[in-house]
Amino acid sequence: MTARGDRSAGTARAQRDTYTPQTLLEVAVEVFNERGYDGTSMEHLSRAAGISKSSIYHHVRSKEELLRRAVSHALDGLAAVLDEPGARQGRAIDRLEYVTRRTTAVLMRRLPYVTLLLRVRGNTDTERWALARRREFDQRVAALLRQAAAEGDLRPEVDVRLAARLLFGMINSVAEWYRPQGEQDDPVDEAVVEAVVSTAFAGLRLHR
Amino acid sequence: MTARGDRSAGTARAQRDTYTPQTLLEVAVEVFNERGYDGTSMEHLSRAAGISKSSIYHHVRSKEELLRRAVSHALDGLAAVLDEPGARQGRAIDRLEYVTRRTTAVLMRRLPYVTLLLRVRGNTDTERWALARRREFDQRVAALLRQAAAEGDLRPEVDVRLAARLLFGMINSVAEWYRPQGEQDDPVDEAVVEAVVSTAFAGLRLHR
DNA sequence: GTCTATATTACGATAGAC
DNA sequence: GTCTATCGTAATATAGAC
Repeated sequence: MTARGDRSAGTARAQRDTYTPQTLLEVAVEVFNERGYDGTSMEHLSRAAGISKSSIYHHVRSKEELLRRAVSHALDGLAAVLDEPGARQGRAIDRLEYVTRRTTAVLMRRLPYVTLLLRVRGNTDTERWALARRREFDQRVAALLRQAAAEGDLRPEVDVRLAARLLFGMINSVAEWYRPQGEQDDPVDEAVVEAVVSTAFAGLRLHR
Repeated sequence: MTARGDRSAGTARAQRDTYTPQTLLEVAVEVFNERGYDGTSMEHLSRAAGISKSSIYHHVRSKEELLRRAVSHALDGLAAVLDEPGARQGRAIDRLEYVTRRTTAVLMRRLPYVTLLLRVRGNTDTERWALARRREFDQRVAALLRQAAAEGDLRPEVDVRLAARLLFGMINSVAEWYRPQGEQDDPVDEAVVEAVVSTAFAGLRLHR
């Protein structure tokens, strides 16, 4: 019935009486994704969190800090995929498929954070830093695709640069519509992961 | 050397001394795409156009009118594709391929307008109206995909709902990176269109 | 058609009480 | 940890001269 109760009702996470930077971030990221970062005022955040504007500043130093924390969380999840054994061993085409599969899963597990990351434009230092880190990730995946071509596992007519962009486009577009079903422990829908992988690799992989 | 000259230099369209709503829109849409609509102030627009803030209001009634004109132009282009003969005759799978091809081409011809449309969030009436019109387009294409499945032209393992989303994701992602080459008459790159079509339909079409 | 000047409101952030 | 009150700035838009 209280404003705080209203917040908890929406997220089924009512144990906490007060906010931490982390729990406040969860609320903020949701609002950022609904309204866009620039379209969200501290007043919007305060209403969504059920506390006053000035109380938000007790937990974080600025609106931009919320953005930085959010995109960091997304980028850390994506970067970790490239350090997993499946991304480092075997033929490049198989590593690429592994990375596609795991990237899609990370996108689902950290959906609001990755969604926000994908919409960053570059207006502030924080946003430009996020874009640079994201480009780094993209380039490491593009390198995998180039190597797969060199190893002769790609269809010969595939333009590698173009294919990399379409692959990312397809994976990232999942953030536009994917919503986890019910209250599962793991929000990853394997059927969606399989659809992404099979759709993308039907056009890439050379079957010999 | 003047501010007006600076504008013209960027767009190779220097015949006009003053702005019309249309030419002002071209400038505005560019800035909207760089900074995001909410991240763009009338001050930003005035600097980009080389005229004062208040002069902008001589041509358009508000910032939101610029947005409405822009997304309208994008939506009109997309909607027209569905009325073309190639989208209305033949097997559904072929009509779907035609629509994919033509939608990608429209995206390239009206790139900044479609880019802006794809980023609209729904904060204002104008934005919600644009989202509704866009959903209408999406649903008509999704219906084509359903019909292609009913006609037995899709791979049996394809989830139609999912496939529609991945198809749109791939097409729309072209707006994220595509930049026309040089100063051609027609900014459509057929190689990119072919790559989109062949990548998407390799995972969709059943070859019998 | 463009300008300067300004009205009015909304924004991010801080001060200081409880 | 949260609040009310407020500061300073930047936002959209208008008034009226040229």
